[in-house]
Order: sequence, then C-alpha cells, then structure tokens
Amino acid sequence: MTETQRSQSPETSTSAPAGGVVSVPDKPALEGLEQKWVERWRNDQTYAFDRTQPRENVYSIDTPPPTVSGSLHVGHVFSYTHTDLVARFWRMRGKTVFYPMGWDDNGLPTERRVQNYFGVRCDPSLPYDADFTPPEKPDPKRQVPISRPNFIELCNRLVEQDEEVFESLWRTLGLSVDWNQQYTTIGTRAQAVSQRAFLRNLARGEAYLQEAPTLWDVTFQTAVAQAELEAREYAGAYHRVAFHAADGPVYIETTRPELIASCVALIAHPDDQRYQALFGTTVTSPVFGVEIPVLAHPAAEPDKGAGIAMCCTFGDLTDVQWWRELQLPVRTLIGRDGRLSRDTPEWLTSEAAVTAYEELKGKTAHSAREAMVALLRASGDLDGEPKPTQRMANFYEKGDKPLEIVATRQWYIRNGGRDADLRQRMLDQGAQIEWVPAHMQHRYDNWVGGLNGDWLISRQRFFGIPFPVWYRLDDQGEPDYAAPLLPAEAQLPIDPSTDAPEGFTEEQRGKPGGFIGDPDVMDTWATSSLTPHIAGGWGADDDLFDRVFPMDLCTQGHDIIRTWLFSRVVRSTFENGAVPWRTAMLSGWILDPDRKKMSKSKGNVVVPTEILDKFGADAVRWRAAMARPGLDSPFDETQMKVGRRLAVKVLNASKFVLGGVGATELNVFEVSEPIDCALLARLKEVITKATEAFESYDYTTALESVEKFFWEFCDDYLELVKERAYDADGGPATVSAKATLAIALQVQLRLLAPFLPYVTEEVWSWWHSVNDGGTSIHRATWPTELELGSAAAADPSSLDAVAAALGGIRGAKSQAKASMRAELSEVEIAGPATLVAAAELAAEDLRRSGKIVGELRFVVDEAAEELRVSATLAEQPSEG
RNA sequence: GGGCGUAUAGCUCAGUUGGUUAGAGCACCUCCCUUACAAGGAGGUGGUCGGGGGUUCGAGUCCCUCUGCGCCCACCA
Repeated sequence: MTETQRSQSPETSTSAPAGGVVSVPDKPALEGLEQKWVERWRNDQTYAFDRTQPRENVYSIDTPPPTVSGSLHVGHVFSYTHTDLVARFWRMRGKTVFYPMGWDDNGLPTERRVQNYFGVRCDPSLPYDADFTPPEKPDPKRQVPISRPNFIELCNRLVEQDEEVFESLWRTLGLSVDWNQQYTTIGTRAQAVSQRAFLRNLARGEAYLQEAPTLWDVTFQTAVAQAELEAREYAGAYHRVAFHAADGPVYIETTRPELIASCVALIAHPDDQRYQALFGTTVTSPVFGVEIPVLAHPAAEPDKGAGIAMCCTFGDLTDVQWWRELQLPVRTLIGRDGRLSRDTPEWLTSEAAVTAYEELKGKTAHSAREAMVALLRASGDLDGEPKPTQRMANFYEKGDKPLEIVATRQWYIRNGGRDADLRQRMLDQGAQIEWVPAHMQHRYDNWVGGLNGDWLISRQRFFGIPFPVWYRLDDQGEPDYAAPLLPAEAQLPIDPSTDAPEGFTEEQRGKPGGFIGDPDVMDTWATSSLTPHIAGGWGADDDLFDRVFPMDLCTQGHDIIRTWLFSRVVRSTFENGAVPWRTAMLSGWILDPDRKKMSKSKGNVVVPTEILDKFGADAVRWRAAMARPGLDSPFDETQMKVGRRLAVKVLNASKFVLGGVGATELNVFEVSEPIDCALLARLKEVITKATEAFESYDYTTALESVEKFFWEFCDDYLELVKERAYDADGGPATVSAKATLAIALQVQLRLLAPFLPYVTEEVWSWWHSVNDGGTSIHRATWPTELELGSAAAADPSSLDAVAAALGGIRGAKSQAKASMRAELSEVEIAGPATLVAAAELAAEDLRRSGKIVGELRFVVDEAAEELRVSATLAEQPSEG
C-alpha cells in the first residue's frame, strides 16, 4: 500500500473522508489497543518508506542502534519516543520518512554476554569444531575454550534472539520505524560498509597503521580509545625514592615504584632552580643502578611531588610526551597481560640488578609494587613510609583496572587530535549542525578541542569487523607492515583470517614468503560511525543513499556526543565532504525520583515493559513527550497516570461527539454560531503554535498547547453546546454545533496522533473505516489553518469570556454545595462591555448548560476588570 | 582547575522581545454518584520567582556578584 498522493488544497477537502460509516463501541478502553494496531500497522506497512520519492520529499533519521546485549531502560524508551514524535510529525506533513532501526550487536558487550550465557570463551588458536554444542549448564568459573568461528556463531545466535525482544518492545511503544529498514552493526552489510570506508580512508591517508604507546586494558587485553576513557578515583601512595647523583641522593616521588626499572630519565622544569645543576648530568636508579639522564622539560610541574619526575616507558601520558619530545629510549616493562616482563630486561646489566629483578618477574603491577617497596627498603632508598593518596586514574569505561600504556601496533583514523587544521575543520563541521538544544554544541567543541591523539580504531578482540588487510611475510617469516595487501572493494566483506589475498593460496598463510591476516577487529564505534551509510545503502544501493543522505535528523543521548556523534562527523566529512545530518537532537537523562541516575546497582531501574503494561504505550509516550530535549527529567510513576487519563479522555470525548451527539459532518460552511467560530479560531491558533513548535523540535510545547485546548474543549465547549447539539429540532444552530464538534475533534485527533498513536488511530477507525479505505490517521495530513475555513477568522477571545461566565455559574453552584445539575432562578453576569457582549453571544448556550430557569441578565460595569457572576439557586424540589 | 547547564507553589515544570494582582499539572482541601468519562467532574488553598547589588517609570525576565545542585573535560610525578 502506498499513499503518495495527498490533497494539496485543504480548503476543498480535508484529509479525512467524511460521511463514512461511524461505529462507536459502547465501552471504549485502552486495553488491547497496542496488540490490535501493532498488527494492523505491520500488515498495512503503514510506516513504509517510499523510495521513489526525491530527496526533497524525504525526511531521514539516524537513530542510535541500541546495544542488544544490554537491557533497555526508561531513558531509552523516552528518547526513542522523542525521535518518533518528530518522525510522525514530518510524515503527516507529507514527507516520506526514512526511519530505520539498527541493532548494535558488535563488540565486547556481546562477547561478554555470550561468555556468561553459554559458559564459553574464545581461544583463537583452536580449530573450528562443526559439531560443537555449548554446555548444558554454563559454569562461569570453567568456561569452555572454543575457536573463534565457533564463538562468533554463538554471538550471532544470541544477538538474533535479543533483537527480537527489542523489536517487540519498540513496536509496542509505537515507534513508527520502517521495519523493512533494519540493519545490525555486525551484519554483512555493516561489514562491507565498514571495510570499504576503511579502505578509502587508508587510500586517502586518513587511516594509518602505527606502532606507538597505546592505552591498554589488561583485563580485556585490548587497546582503548580516548573516547572510551573514564577518569576514576584510585587509591595509591606516594613513595619518596632516592636516585643517586655524584654528590648525593636526588629524591623523586612516585605512586608507581614498580616502574623504576623502566625509568629512562628524571625530568624537571627548565626554570626550576633546585635542579639547574643536575640538568645534563646522569644519576643512577635505586636497586638497579641503571644510569639515567636528568633532563629539562616545560611539562614538568615544580609544585607536583618533588618537582622532579621519574619518566618511565610508560607510566602515564606525560611520559609518552616526554619520550616523544626528548627522544628517549623505550624500556618496556609491563606487557599486554598487565604483568612485568618474564624475561630480565636487557638494560639491567649488573648482577645486583638481575637478582633484584627476580623478585618482580611476571608479577602484576600491584604485586610488583609490594616487592619493589621491599627492595627499596632493603637498599635504604625509600625515604620514610609511603603516604596514601587518592588520585585520578584512567580506566576503560567497561573495565575495572587502571589502564596501562603499552607500545603496540594499531590502526588509527585522523580526527584532528594531532593536526590543528583538521581539528579546526571538525569544529567548523560541528558549527554547521543545528543543535537541539543549542548549548549541546559546547560539548562537541569541548571534546574536539581537547583531543590529544588520533582515533584508535583497532581492538584485539574477536566479535567485530575484521580489518580487510593482509601482510606479506618475508623470507624470515617477518610481516611487512609498510605495504599491506588489500582486497578490491567488490570482494568485500572479507575475513583475512579465512580468506587469502589475491595471488596467494590458503596454504601460504603464516609461511615465509606467504602472508598473514591482520588479527584485529574494528572497534564498534568504527562501525557505528557509519550508521548513515549502513542504513542508507552506501555503496550497495547508491540510488537510495542519494535520497536519504545527508540525513535530516540525528537523535541520541548527550553522553555519546564524543563517541557516536563525533565519529560520524569525522567519517562523513572524509567520505562525503559533508556533515551527516542537518540537525542533532539530544535527549536528557531520566533520573529516579531522587534525581539520581538510574542504575542497576542502585536497584532503581524501572523496567519498560512493566510501565507499558501498567499504563499503556500512549501514557508512556505522553510522559516521554513532557521531557524536553537535553533536559534531565526525574521519573515518577504518578505522572504516567496523567497521560493515561488523557488517552482515556480522548476515547470518551470522541465516543460522545461521534456516537452520543452524532457529530460526524466536516462541513466548515455550516459553522455559523459566534461561539462555534470562536472555538475554531482558537483551534487555529493551536494549530499554528503546535506546528511551529514541532518545526523547531519542541514537541513538548506542541503537546502542551494541544492538550490544553483539548481539556478546554471537553470541559467548557462540549458542556456548553451539548444541549444545542442534541436538539432534536436541528435548526442551523444545532447543525453549527455538530459541525464544529466534528471538525474540532477531527483536527485534535490529528494533532494528538504523534503523541497518542493508539487512541487516535482507534478513534479514527470508528469514523473512517480503515477496512474500506485503508487509511490510517498516521498517514493523514497534519492540520492546517486553511482547512478551518473562514469561520476561524473570528475573535477567539470571546471563548474566554464565555468560559469565565460558565466558570462563574459553576462556582456559584459549587460554593452553594449544590449539584451542577441544580437549577438557577436568577443569574447576573456583570463586567466590562466587551466581555459581557462576548458572553451574551452565547446566552442561550449558557442558559441551557447552566440550567438557568429564571432570568439571565447581562450588566455592563466598566469599573470591573473581569466578569463577575452572581446566581440564585432555584427552590430545590424536596426529595420525597 | 576549565567549560556547560540549572535554581519559580510540597513535587514536576511553563513563563516568548522586561509591562498591570506570577501560570499549569500532580498532591492537598471542599463539594457533586450529571445519561461521554467516578481509574470521573466542579470549585478552592498554596509562591517575598536561590541570596545580595545594579540598570529602569517598571525586573522572574537585562547586567554584576555570591551560593546550591547536576553534567562534561582536565588532573596518575
């Protein structure tokens, strides 16, 4: 089903077919609506993207692929709803919406889940076992080692299950995703796109291979990028340690004495008077007696520690800077497993040094530290006792041990971290994006301005996209990293661990004169940085890509500006010379009622399926829509009740208008009564406001204005005209009321449709038979001012005067503690002339809805500023 | 230490370019079992707009300053 043609002249035809069979249920309810409409939307392809449309008719969205190995929480539900609100608005505005859904199933989170779920671990040295079945009962303590292909099979099996669960939740929530447009970050398409983009980066010099000191997680044994760092407090102690100069000891302070054996220099600030005499001389290290130069460098801080630092390769990022800028040697001590080298380092030459190193050999950093302190004590080089301190250390965000720095060979993509011009270019790109809210651009600028290196994209892991690269082996079997062997783009995707490069056979793998495959995989961000390309069919379906890229909107949490958002800017700047989207809308966080971030460990996580079951999708969406972009919002269940009440009210009010009053004709020319015109005039204002708000991504203001109107429509207008609309005589005034009710309801349903897709669709179906026309409210046109016709040209403020008069009448009854049904024998409405005149226009409606059986007087009192109502209750018929 | 955001009723939030007695919803109180809706409806109580200073005829709104809270970045000698 396609519905590409829509009416372009709303004055002559509203988008709703009028006069169809109206069938209103006796007891409308929210229960069952999700199930019913999810199914219908699926079968009708209600949200299918129309790829025949030219770019200008397309609204395309890049939405974050959720990590399927994790669990969804309320924050996800809210922020995906925000995207959906905007998608639904633009769809009703006549765009064909490209709204795909991706699943991030690539990478470490999946590996960890597979390990726990199946009780296995990956051992790449093992051969594939076609008959492997995972253990019946996974034992986390004794994970079964399996081959990489077996491991990946299990990963694929598990993510498929997880993705079904996620899809079902998203459908229930009512996301208007085109489910034909799904992708995964580990799938074939993502592999081909990732590898192709990488090869192009490589060809243009934007990607490069380099052996360099790298932040390294010893638990996961992989390199880690700057964007994945997290600074955390870490307990340590200052150790005051003596190095030995010709004329006495030089004291340094260190929190990492275990690295003394890898010390390559002592460094102080060039202006530091205390160390002037030492610059250019050498000292010897304690315990090991290695001769070490004393050097000057401005990065040394005189007031930190002793003012003179021990530079090791590598203890921290400053060491890396010194090593690079002062051209110091590399003395690697800590290996990839986080332990000190099992071989005695060659620069430890003296017998005493070799003996001492025996105490440290193969130990973890922690144990080596204890051993080293003992050695320092024994040699008398430890001055005083270690002084405990809390310091900040870099951790991998998913890890629990401080990162080490290890020199390894890694792939990088330039991002401006080492190049001022490129950095400026990236900042300029950020300035081209429309940020919602605007201040989120600061986060971007801040991050890009603070980059201290290029983007490290290789990971020493398994479940990821392999680098499409092989290396030739020379006669000695040594790989030639300078001239990698690359596949043609047409061959992609490839796996260098199973595919052989052109001109070689599989038998030559690992043999001198043969080749090896690059063993690494790309980090998951290296793939998700290409989501617009993966979703848009870049390289495989360029016709599609040209219709959706650059995209209109990217939505995400502000916490991943530095990762997902920035990396996509880098990729599409290089590949397409463009920013990947026009607008970036950032969601805030959903906090628990105490304004604390929800987290599993605190046990304050709200499970999305529970609130969906309890309150219904419309109510949950209503609450999500109340959270503005970028603002954190504390979650409170009672707020959901308000949304639920709105949804129920839509059902009941619609039932009354359509069934009770029988107002179904949408003829604007029949609206004649002044108060009816005023209602449409007010509605026209609401349309304008909601439309403008939506256009600037302010869905909350759009909802508020529509919702406010709706309650006034129900509480005041409906009450006011109900008698007139019921009137069996059916004069022009009755016809006017019915037409106004029908038009106002029909417009309001469309205005509410993005927020409450279920109840609005349900009501729409009573009125406009979906079975006959195949018409969904979600493919109807967004209301325009034009369709209300000339009736809406009235002054809407008379509505306020009438509402005030009605309120006064109710107030009088309420204060008299009488029922709203009680009759009034005498009513006087007094106030300024304009308000009195406005109220008087609805005199008959006021009389009937207020049950005024006696006199109704309108009195002008220019001294008054507002309407005042005085009423006298009629004699109540005694109960009997 | 650098940057950003935020502070309005008990709670969650609106307050557009400074303009008359500061708004809404929730909660609370009172009343009404009304034929669309009692998981309703009507009415009402409630705020020296974080503190101080300034500009102005006039400041929740603009400027300065202080404070609280939150987030991002930096900080391993």
